[in-house]
Amino acid sequence: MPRPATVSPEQILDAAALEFSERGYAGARVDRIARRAGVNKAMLYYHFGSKQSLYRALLRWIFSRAADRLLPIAAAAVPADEKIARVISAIAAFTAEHAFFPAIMLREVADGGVHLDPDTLQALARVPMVVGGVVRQGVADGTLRRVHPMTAYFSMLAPIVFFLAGEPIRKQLAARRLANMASLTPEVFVDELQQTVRLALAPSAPRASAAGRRHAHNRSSLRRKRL
Amino acid sequence: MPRPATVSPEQILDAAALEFSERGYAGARVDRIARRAGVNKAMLYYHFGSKQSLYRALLRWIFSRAADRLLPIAAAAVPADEKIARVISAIAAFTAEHAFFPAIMLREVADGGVHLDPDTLQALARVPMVVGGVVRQGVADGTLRRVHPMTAYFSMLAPIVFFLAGEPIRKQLAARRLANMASLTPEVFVDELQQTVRLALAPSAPRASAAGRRHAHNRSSLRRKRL
DNA sequence: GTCTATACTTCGATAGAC
DNA sequence: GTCTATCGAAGTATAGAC
Repeated sequence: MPRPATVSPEQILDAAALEFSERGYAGARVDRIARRAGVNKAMLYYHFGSKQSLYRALLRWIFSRAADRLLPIAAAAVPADEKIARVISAIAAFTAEHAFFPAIMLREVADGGVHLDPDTLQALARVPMVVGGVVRQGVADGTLRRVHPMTAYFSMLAPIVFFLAGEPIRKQLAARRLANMASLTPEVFVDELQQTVRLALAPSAPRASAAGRRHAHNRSSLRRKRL
Repeated sequence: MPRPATVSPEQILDAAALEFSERGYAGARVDRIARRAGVNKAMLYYHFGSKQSLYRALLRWIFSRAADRLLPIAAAAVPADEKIARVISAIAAFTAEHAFFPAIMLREVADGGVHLDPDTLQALARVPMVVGGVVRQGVADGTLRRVHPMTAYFSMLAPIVFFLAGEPIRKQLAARRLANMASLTPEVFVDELQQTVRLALAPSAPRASAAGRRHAHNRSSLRRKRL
């Protein structure tokens, strides 16, 4: 019983990605998704049941793909700081292919996960899990300084996602001459962010040849309770 | 002709802040805002004219207050890296007083500014302006390494906003046992982020006594075209 | 300034023919 | 599997009495 190779479901997901990323869950219109997908609204309901199911299917799909993209980076035989640079590049590359990804992520955080069922939540959690694992390993083998893995996660992921999602508003600011960040292209930003994060997470002692020192001690005393 | 000192407009703004931050512009319901404010829906329209005007008034109000909070930090007579640590603290403190702020910010970035008129856009632009000024000054006097001011802006603001806005979803993740970040309280996070950003933006040469060195040169050669 | 009642529109979802 | 037509709920906004 081969899969009914008509043309709809993937096209619907693509259209839904655009619509949901541009307008959010509440602002998205089922009619518009159907029209953008070139299918009938009833067709959409036939395949996905409801607006909510469609949204969840989209989130599972996009976050699973994102996490899958990061897995080989986490598994590579390179130091943690190099993995982190690659994660940043990978998010940027992933966004170049799926431009709607950053806005979806911002919106889901802002929505507090109210539309998510357990399966979707789990798919969504894989991204911080993978990145956190990279950091934890780097901290353990002394390649990175001691930080909470989730601090490192937010320090690298939030800027790149925020920046990429912010392109439309930067254009508005430029059009109104309220700011001009045209020189800050995604390429430049990725490059600077990689260096920024590398410096931020480097062990505090000068610069060993990436070999294992046990702990990186902080200069500033009264921090660090536990991770 | 004294201002009609009835009780409504501020209460409406407060209620609107909650509703818009929780649901976004499209998801917010005028009826709910009115009910939360304890006023009639017609009263709301009497004071603000439309859902859109109310939303814009809210954004102008909250972003102006945020920028006003940062101004004295930018003007203080302390090194740029200390100002940056204070900016991070200030955003966290501001959010403690106005819990809806981070979600509003995320949503507005994701929405690409589609609901904004020029005045509101200008109010919104003041926050990156002030922070960018701090960084530019720090780069100029050698207190910070050479980065694009907006790279620094995103590196400090995106993580704190993202983290603070993400509290609801972290609770969901914890409830489903998909992650437990309970040890990462806002206090710990702010502390770690301050140190992270300080390291990320410190001049690359060892550590002068905060006095003026002209330029901080990067180790890595082929970066840095212009800022 | 404040409230009730309601006009007008849009949206998610389905019925039912093919 | 696909389409047209439409229902019923919910939403923004206003009219008009007080």
